[in-house]
Amino acid sequence: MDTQSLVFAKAIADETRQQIMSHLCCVWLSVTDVVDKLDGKVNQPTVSHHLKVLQDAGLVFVRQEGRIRWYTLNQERVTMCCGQLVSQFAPDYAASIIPVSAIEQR
Amino acid sequence: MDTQSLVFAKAIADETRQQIMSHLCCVWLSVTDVVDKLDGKVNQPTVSHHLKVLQDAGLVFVRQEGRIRWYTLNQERVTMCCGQLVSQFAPDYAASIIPVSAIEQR
DNA sequence: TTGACATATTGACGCTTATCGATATGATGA
DNA sequence: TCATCATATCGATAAGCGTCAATATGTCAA
Repeated sequence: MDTQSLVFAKAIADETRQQIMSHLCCVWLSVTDVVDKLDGKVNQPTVSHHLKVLQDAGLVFVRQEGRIRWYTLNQERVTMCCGQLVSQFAPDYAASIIPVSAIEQR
Repeated sequence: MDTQSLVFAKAIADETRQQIMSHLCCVWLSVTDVVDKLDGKVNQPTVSHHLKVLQDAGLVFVRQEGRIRWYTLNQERVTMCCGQLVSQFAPDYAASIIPVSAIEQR
């Protein structure tokens, strides 16, 4: 069976991780930044752990700069994984959400 | 925060549940049918448990007929939840996967 | 009504995982 | 080199969850 949809699902199946994803959407943040954004909900080792899970799932980009490690959300990956989920579990609807680009080529 | 995406993610974040979803895609099956399809992987109470999780997440339709309870996958719900995920976590891509119907109305 | 079938529920068990404190690793500036 | 900052890793703990055997509930046919 396809393990990709499972890895994706497990990665996003946690509230803290979804909050981290929200904060990493469209911006680059350091680990400390993320900890601050979560405002005391969890501490630094926990954030590092979640970032590793997200990284293993290919859901974040990482960029090292000096002693700071910058993270941002991989929106394309999210889109692809969701597209795969629809293909697998909503084939009757898959055709209706194909990319605009593919339509405008008609 | 939005709890909808979390319920959906948790519901699909299990291999057995994803297999059940695959088997329930486009067809109506009884609990016994699903147990048979899984071919000994898990037994009946476990299947009932998973079906309840899927039902609580709104991911299956249920239809009672005599002593048989028929289940099928709610593909529209899958599509909506995936759309919500993209809106939340891939806003830069959300515009490029809007429904064809919305495009053809231009 | 009774027995058989279909499904749900319960309680227990074990595994996974989220979390933390403590510590290690790594990089920078003085 | 040394102190400091940023992040990762480790070990322990607790909570969540998937699974099963046993049993309960519900439905139908005889």
